[in-house]
Amino acid sequence: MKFSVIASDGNSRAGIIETERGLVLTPQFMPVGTLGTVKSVSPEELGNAGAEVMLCNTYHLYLRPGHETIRRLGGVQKFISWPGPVLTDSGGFQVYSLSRLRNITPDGVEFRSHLDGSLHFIGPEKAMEIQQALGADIIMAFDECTPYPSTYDYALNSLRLTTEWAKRCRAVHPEGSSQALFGIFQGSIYRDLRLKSLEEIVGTGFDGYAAGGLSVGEPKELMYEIIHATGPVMPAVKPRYLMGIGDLLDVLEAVEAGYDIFDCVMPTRNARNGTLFTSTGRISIKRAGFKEDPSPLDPECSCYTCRNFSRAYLRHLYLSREILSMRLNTIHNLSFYIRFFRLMRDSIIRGEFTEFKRKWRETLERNFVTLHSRTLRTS
RNA sequence: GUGAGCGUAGCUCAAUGGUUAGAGCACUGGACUGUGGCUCCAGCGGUUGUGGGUUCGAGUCCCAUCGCUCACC
Repeated sequence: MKFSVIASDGNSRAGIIETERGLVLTPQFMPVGTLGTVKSVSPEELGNAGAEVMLCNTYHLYLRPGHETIRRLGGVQKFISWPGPVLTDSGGFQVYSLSRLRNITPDGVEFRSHLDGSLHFIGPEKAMEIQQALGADIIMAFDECTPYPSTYDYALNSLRLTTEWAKRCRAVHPEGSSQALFGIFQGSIYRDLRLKSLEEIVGTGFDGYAAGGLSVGEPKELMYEIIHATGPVMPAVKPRYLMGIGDLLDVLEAVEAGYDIFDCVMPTRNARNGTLFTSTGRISIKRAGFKEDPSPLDPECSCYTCRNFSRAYLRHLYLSREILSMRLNTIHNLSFYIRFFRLMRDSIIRGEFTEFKRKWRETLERNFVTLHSRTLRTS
């Protein structure tokens, strides 16, 4: 993997990640394909939506079908038939968010599967072994996702553990591997702990750096404070990854601070739950106001969904719980997200990111439906 | 035709004769940030089939009537 910054505007930057399986233009959004699939869409549809890199989940693929199985089948990219690069997270977050009865020790985490309750253990070495077997282009160090709220002392101990684990990951996955390894820093909402953690992780030496443990329930102002405190001081020559974000308002802040890549379930999960993103704001497709609305979801969007279907039909599919609802909604939301990122990248290259951010903040904070129904009333 | 049972929210059903008749689903609105297609929050919705009667008080007891279901002719 190779990374280069081609333009910057303030702290924000436009770059290129070169992998053996293709280029990733940054800033970039990575759709989340937890179990080796972005729910409801095919790899072809994912590519058509503009996706350049896909995220898969170590924890889930380890539990089912098993990392050794995927290795024997030629690696995760071949297994899922996705031609582009793949990033796997380490499993640290899922151990934190999904499994019951987790027991954290200096060696790793003992936990029970959310599928069948069976007992498992993942530590840094195991996390590397699993991710090496999966064979993703970019893999992540095993961290402890510090919960929110955490006391200062807990966060301090947690980041020490994450540093220790990061070193052990690096030790069993040396520099120069065909799989890039990114380090994750923690530190909760404490600015000094964040900087300390970042320094220790950078000191260990990775191919990219990621902020973990954000958007776990803390107020946005605190998250923004951490984003702005860390982004500009992360190594400029390496990709900067903000894990699990997100909300496009949060993305604007993070790109302003110099972050490059993002992943989030928001566009895909919200698509399945009927919340859609458009060039004029968020809408809930289940609203009764769309019952007989023949217009496309987003007139400014050229995705398959917007080219072919009306809001009325999308609402009908959603209320009927049809499979196609999730598929069309997911295609649209991903297309919208990825186009948003491309436009954002263009604005950085042109030196107009500030204007881009100002304009989109207004749009994203706007309530589409309120405006829409007001229009209908006056017409 | 005879007998029995049942009529309560859009649907399926609760509610010793005793506060303002409730629940699930549906419907309406909202939430969702390194994913369990889940889940959660809030709201709308009633002349208790109809008409009488008993009672301090009736969804509940009595009479009539209408409707539905089942059984038997």
